[in-house]
Amino acid sequence: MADLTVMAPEDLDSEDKEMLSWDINDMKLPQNVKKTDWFQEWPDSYEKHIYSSEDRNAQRHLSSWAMRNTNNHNSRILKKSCLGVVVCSRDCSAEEGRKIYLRPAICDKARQKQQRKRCPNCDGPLKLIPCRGHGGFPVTNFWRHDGRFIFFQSKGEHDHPKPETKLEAEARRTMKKAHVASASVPLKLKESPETKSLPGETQSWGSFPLTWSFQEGVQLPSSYNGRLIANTPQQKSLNDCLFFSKSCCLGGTTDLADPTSTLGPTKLYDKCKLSSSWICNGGDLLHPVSGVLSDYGDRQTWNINTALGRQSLNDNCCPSYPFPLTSWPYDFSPSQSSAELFPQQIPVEPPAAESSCRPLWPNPGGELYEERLHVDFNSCCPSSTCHSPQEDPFLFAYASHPHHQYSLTGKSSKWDFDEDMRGVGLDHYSNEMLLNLCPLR
DNA sequence: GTCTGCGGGCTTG
DNA sequence: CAAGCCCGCAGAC
Repeated sequence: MADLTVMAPEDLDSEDKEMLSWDINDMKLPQNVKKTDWFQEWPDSYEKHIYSSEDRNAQRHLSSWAMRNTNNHNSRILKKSCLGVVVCSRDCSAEEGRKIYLRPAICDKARQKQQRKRCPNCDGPLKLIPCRGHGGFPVTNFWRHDGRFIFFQSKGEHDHPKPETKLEAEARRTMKKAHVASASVPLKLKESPETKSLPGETQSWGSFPLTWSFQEGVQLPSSYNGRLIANTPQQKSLNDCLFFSKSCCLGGTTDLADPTSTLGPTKLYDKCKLSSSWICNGGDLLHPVSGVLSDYGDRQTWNINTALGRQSLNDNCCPSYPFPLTSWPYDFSPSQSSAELFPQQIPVEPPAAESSCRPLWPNPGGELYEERLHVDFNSCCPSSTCHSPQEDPFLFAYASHPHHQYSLTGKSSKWDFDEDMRGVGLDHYSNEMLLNLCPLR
């Protein structure tokens, strides 16, 4: 088991207990670590993890929470504190209860500037909800490199919804730039109803969504409490399912011509990189031509082992899980490689290698994972969207919540497809991409 | 321009 | 003294 913190006490031997009993401030940290943890994108509560020093995400001390560096006057231990989440002060909601959960800028100046901007949905003022999950203070994360391992410890429980991920925020900035660039092109290509800016939309946010954050269609109460995030077996399963979807989507496009194939992870990964016969949508598989949805989001339980060959390479690699997924943000960004946009998600080594066989972003709390796709519509050009700003998934982060996630109906888990892809048709999207959304060509 | 890590310095309990 | 916070700097992207 990767997550030592969730092992049952009775299953632990003395070494395992040592793995659990350490504190980030200890003089000596355990070095006889048998198994390192999979990187946790949304660490919450009082978690401790031991990552391999080879783990790129751990090396970068990444978190999808907006964490800023905090000086603890200890150069050996890096401390970071949570900035919370930026929300609309009007508490506006988009369709299906989607809320605005923006990622606070890490830089102080940038954050102040950010709060002067307007809500992308209702144009109302934005406000920052500070994190007070650690005794009234922000949740803190500690990182310490020691030997072959990177030790992580978090203190406190986030008492606010999750912001958009770093990658989403980065992508949004990228799209904002693209928007500005495209605005200078004399082609009047943004007049289609789907791409027109709505009155409430501020230009500063841009109108080109890049990723969708279908964390959940359920609005969190103001008393949202991260404590509800539990490490249930189902959630762990989901985490590991996410690994598969991420692995398949690395590089953006996915070729899962036959989801029931018995390709091993490496070959599967290679196929993923080669074509776009199938669009991996954070777990759901779409065929861009037929528009067929392999609706794993509807809990169709195609067992990942069937496709991955029963963990043939590494026990840590591809656990046995069904394939439920609820998110499917994607990236229509053919002009820019996924590696450029989302370097963190690109494995340095082939998946067959031990280090890269671990998931890049497992989901500890069973959270939805924001997946990006590089959809190559016949090598179409620049990225954009066919969504109205109101639908702009980029701007809306669902309040993520594992409990809600597991009570999702098929509707909520695939609404994006039903309403935006299947209803409109991917060919339509492709055409839109070509006709309306490639102003630079 | 923003993120990130580092470190000095201040305040508070 | 520890913890939290602010600030500026430098390097990277």
